[in-house]
Amino acid sequence: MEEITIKDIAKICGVGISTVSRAINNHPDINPETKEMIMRVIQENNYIPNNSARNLKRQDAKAIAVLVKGIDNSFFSAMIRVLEQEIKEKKYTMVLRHVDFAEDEVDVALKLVKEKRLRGIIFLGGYLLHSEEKLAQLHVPFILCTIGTGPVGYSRNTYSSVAVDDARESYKMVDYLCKSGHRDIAIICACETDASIGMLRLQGYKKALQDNGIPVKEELILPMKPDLEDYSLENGYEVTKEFLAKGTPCTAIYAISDILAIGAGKALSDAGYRVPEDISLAGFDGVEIGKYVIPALTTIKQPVDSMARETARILFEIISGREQHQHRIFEGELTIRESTRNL
Amino acid sequence: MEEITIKDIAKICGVGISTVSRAINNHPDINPETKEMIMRVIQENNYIPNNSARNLKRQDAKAIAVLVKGIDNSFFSAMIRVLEQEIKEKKYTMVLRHVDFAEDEVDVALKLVKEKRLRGIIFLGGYLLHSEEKLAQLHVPFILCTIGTGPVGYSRNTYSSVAVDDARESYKMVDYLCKSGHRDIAIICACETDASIGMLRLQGYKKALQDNGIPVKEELILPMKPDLEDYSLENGYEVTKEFLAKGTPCTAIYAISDILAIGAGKALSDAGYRVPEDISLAGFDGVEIGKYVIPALTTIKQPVDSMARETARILFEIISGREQHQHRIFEGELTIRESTRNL
DNA sequence: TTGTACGCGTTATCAT
DNA sequence: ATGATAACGCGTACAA
Repeated sequence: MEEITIKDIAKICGVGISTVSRAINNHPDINPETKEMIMRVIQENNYIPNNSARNLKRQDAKAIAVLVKGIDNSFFSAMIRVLEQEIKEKKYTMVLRHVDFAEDEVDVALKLVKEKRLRGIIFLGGYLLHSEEKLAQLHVPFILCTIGTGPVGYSRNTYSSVAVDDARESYKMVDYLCKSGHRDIAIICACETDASIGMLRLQGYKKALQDNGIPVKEELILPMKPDLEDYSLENGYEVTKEFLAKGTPCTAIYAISDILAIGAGKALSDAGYRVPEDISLAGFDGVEIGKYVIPALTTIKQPVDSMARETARILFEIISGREQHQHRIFEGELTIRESTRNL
Repeated sequence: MEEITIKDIAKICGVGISTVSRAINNHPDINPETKEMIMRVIQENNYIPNNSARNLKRQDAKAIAVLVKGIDNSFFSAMIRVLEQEIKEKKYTMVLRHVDFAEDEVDVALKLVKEKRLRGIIFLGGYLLHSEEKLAQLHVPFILCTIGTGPVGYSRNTYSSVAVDDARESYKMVDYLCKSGHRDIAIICACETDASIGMLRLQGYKKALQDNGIPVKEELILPMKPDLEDYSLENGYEVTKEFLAKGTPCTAIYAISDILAIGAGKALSDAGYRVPEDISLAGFDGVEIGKYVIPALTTIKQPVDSMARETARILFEIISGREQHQHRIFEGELTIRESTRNL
């Protein structure tokens, strides 16, 4: 079965190809009647323009790509929704693309820039530790949203970013726990090789302890298990279970993501600990489900809506040439719910 | 900044375009040395083939599209992972595409078929109530995975499907609750206009009650609030809160999705009810987090792994022409955890 | 207002 | 083994 093309439509309508093209693309120079007729024929014949051909030919696709690292990163759903809305409002198309944990997001972006005619890229999550050279091949403005670039630090005027200050927010949480009287605070964090938000949040933890005159104890630093999926419920559960088995004294557990914290909470419950009576529990991110678990999870809430909106705004400003690359830090909100208590 | 093309590479290498193409696409008829040289030049110049041009020209893209309805449908993450693996194994490319709640998945599929050269389509979730005519335009085999086609019933040899028997599984759960001594079982379900899995699960509920000699009470049928997002935590919470305020007697609440159930659990807790001592709580789907909430959620576990594997298998069998379209029903597993009890 | 013809970057066909 | 060249389906400059 042959696919129907713009040629066929032109033939059926008895007009030239370009007239059909004009009808499709809302060009001004076309007789309204002709246009209507053409559109009707298109409907009747279920003609759909071939996107590959369009992208190939077009200069100006008005498309923004959003690359999300990790398929089940529920933290980003709200963000994507907002981005989509903002992008649509500007009459742009959003190309949403998941990047597998194993894939290289910059490679994916590189391909996508060629394939579609992207005007901008939004990277959501992940780490993005890449050579500047590679990034420079991205001849399109891009912005990192909620991404730890780690200690690399590219020339800060080659890209924009929007994020919370992970170290500072983490500090907030740990400081709050300290001020609540906790001294033995375990942290479920990324493994040592992690050079991203995981590391930053760990730094905040250490600094807060020090500032509160509490020595950092290695036995309270619990890296995720590398054989399990990062930031997963299971990982939080297993790490905590193993930790509890050791009997190390501790009155609070702080996990660097809400999902880890929920996993940890289950391990606590299974081991007979009550939260927060026996052990306080805190997370990070402010995902929706944190409000619904029992007890409701104390966390650092990232202002996802504002962050998404600002991400879109900055990107469009840069595309329009009105603004330079910039780096926006948002303030997280220490959200105290039921899973932590004063000692 | 001009993008580098296959022509440039050919020029640099001093060979013809077709030779470069051969090198890229692993064609047999090429001198290994030439190939190696070309590949090196490609590397050095960071050349990336334009996918749009490829798709336009190519006959044979060996691509399978997976269309997921709903951005935050966490139920599918595991499934997608398996699908990706299976598809890769067959040397095919997986094109993952999220379909917004507002979008029409068949329209998206239609476009995608034109754009890429798809060999097959997997629809994940959603409802898919479409005219056969429209579906017929999809000149590519497709398979519905975990989709309620509702009462429409297309000619069953135009597509394949993989799912659990939603009515039967729902029956299982409610029957279990009845046998546990519950007589006043509330159900959080889809609104009446829903013609999909929501309706099927409601049917199973009613039938189970009847078979157990329990009259169906309208006041125990709690449809999701249409102004809130379907199947969301918030929806489960609000529906339950409103229901509890009425004081209708009830010893068990069964929500047709785990996420709804978790929302309901919070409303119960907030209203001072203990689960399962005061009210039992059950869900449906078997998502991972159900194991980690407290108390762990009794549910119907869908065998996502097997279902995904079978979906891929069937699709490839059809593509290869070895098998006809077929409809596979999987058995769900009644998974009794801590949120339900014997009266 | 409309139609013709060219080119986008690639793969496939057919020579060589 | 390699190179020239014709498509693929569409948008657009240019001519009418």
